[in-house]
Amino acid sequence: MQAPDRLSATFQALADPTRRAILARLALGETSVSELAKPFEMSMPAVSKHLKVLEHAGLITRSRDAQMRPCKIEAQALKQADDWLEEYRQLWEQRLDRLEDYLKAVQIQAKTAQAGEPKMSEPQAKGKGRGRKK
Amino acid sequence: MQAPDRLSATFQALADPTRRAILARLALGETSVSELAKPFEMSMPAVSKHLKVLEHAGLITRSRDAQMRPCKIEAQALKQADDWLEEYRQLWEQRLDRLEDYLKAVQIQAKTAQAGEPKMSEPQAKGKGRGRKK
DNA sequence: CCGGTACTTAACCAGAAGGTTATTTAACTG
DNA sequence: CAGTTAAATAACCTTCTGGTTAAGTACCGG
Repeated sequence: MQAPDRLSATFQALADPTRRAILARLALGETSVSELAKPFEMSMPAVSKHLKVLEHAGLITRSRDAQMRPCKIEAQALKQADDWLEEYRQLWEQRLDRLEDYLKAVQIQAKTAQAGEPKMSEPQAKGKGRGRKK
Repeated sequence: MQAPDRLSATFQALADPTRRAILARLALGETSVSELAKPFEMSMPAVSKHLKVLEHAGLITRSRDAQMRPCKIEAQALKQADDWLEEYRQLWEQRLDRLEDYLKAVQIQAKTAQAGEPKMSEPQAKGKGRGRKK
């Protein structure tokens, strides 16, 4: 039930719809386990296990209030996942940018060069995708 | 070997260090399977399986070049993961912002009010963490 | 068309994940 | 102290993962 490293543990935790739903609920505020369990057709122990996974990944913390064990989201834990993605951001934005450029160019051509076929290159953004960020 | 939804499949794929390393390599450019396998103490079939997971999540595509099967990263697939995280971004930035404010305030106090204890509130950012983005 | 190169697929295995029910634990309530 | 509520733990089951080795497939080069 445990992953080798933190980042893996985080992504692992996020790889389950139930756990993402739990986080979505917790984004609205701290709440009890039974409250969290309500939306799911699932036994309490199952939810309890999901919470353990989330806790292990540092995505939630638990305190105590009478016999309740309120859960709180720890969103900072998501930051490292975000940081990892950050490295690839321009890789996916690149293509969109080129698509944008292409669409703009097509619009311009449609207005200006009304005679003659457009000689635009495809919006594929091919070319061996070299060059990362950092 | 398949997840219920795309987002789960993506996070699942990212939850393995080997697969993240493969993506990191592919960010530098398209390459063959055996090239990808080299850094790992792992048989080819094992790498092949990892590639299948990545492909299933839409994170890579494969073409053919003679007997080689070059892999290409499809970074757009990461965008949905990023979009999901986006919802929580301000939840983790919030705290950092408050910490920043606190640190700034402390600096100002250190310069101006040289007599008298600082009456700043703690940088905890408590208060039942209500209020999401969208 | 034979042999090598670059893989993929098949069959298998140990261990983790995700669920269940039954049993404990912990804290309040009368 | 007995009972109730909230949750965790234990024991168990099934399916998925991540690895293995061995056998197949696809393409090239002579």
